[in-house]
Formats: sequence, C-alpha cells, structure tokens
Amino acid sequence: MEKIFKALADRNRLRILKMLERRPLCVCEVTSVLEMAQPNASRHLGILREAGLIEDDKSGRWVNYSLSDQGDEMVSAILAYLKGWGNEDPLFKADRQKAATADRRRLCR
Amino acid sequence: MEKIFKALADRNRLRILKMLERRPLCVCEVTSVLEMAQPNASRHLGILREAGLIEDDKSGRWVNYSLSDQGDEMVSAILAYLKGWGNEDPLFKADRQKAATADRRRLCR
DNA sequence: CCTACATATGCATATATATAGATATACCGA
DNA sequence: TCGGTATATCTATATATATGCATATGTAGG
Repeated sequence: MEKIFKALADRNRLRILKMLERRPLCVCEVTSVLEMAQPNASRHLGILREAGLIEDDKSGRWVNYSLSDQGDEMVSAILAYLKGWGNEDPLFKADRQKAATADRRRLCR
Repeated sequence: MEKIFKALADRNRLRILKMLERRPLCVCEVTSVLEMAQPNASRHLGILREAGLIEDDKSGRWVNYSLSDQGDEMVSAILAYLKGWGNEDPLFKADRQKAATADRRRLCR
C-alpha cells in the first residue's frame, strides 16, 4: 500500500499516468514527452509497474506500458478518480498532445 | 493531488490514519502510540491535515484530530478503501489497542 | 500575571529519493 | 553472427523528506 502511494507521490509519474489514459506508450515515447533521459523514464515506469499501477507488454524490442486494469481495489479506484482530475492542467494537456502525435518509428532511432 | 499522495506515502502517517479510524485522537495520544517525539507526531499530523486527509478540532489546549469527512472525492475514496485494508497487520492492531486504552489525562502530564 | 501543560515551529542532520551519465542486456534484421 | 536500437541496471551525486533537539506559541487555572 505504501508502495502504491510512494509511486503516486511524484509529479513526473502522475504525468505518465495521465498520458497513459489516452493510449499505451513505449519507453521511448514517454522519454520524448517528458523530455528526460531514457534511463530516468524507464526507472519511473518500473516504479509504477512495481506498484501495480501499470502493466508492461513486451512486443519485440519495444515494451508497451498501459494503465493496469486488474490491480487491487485501491489501484482501480485511484486510477478511476485520476481520470476525472487534472484534465485542464496545461502541462497534462501538452503531454497528451505530444503523446498523441508521437510516432515511435520517428522517435526511437 | 500530489500532496495527498505524498502525505499517504509514509508508514507512520498510515499508522495514524488507521488509528484514527477508531476514534479521534489528540497529539499526545498519537505521540504515545507511535512512541516518537511529540514534535515529530505534530508534524506528521500537520502534513495529513494540509493534504485534507484529517481535520483538527481545537478544544481548549487539546487539538483533536479525526479523519476528514468532507474532503474531495479522491480523499473520501482512499479513506474508505483504507478502512478495509491492513486490519490484520500486527502493528496496526497493536496501535489500535494502545489508542483504545489511551487516556489523555494520564498520558499528557 | 504566572505557572504548567499541549501543541507548533526553527534549525541541524540523517536518510531516502530523483536525476545524470555510463554501461549492460535483449531483440530485430541484414 | 554482427550491428543497430530499445530498454534496463549500475554508480555517483543532488535534492527532498524525516527525525532529534531546542524553543516558541497558546491555553487553562491559580
């Protein structure tokens, strides 16, 4: 439980969750949107995964991360409430815009 | 939102929330149960209050803290789910036991 | 007022967490 | 198998958070 809240208690990880609401993303897409170093993004994603907030789906050399849909009750409830929050935040909106237009074939090379 | 999760991302603060499920407590009672320094307990309570998770009710020289019952949706939902979690945890059980028998007139002198 | 007590705040320090940079691992295609 | 690419891990450092101690604030009662 503490692990779940620790995972949520970081602005960049909340940004990741908000952009995953739109669609699953691979590490390089998240890296691109957050404009941070790739190892850093990978680490944040790992923390969210360990907490059960997101799931990873490895396909080839990519790892697609998506919001968890079978976590425990607390996780499901929090993810649901998060969807109705922060949608007018300029930063989250910009992130989503970037995520929407991100193309991994352009980004990751 | 981030402030809420930061407040929840600490074992001692989760202990406080679990013991407040039973009944409101003053700072010295929380201090006694957690066996930590009084300023430390006061600080944790302040963080929980700032996050809207608990409310303070000053009566005389005591300040009674209780679970918030009019927070935003996320807070209410989390507090509700927390009530169904960890009730078999030995530490939480011991805390509740101590809180149940705590008497501020004996403790705070 | 003055004292005693409950609570809160300031400050220094220890500890945990985030970030940066280098490198390792895993996978695909030629 | 080799080279390129996506992802993960390691180490060091910066930054944030928790704790301990001293002290301030605020209140009740004499």
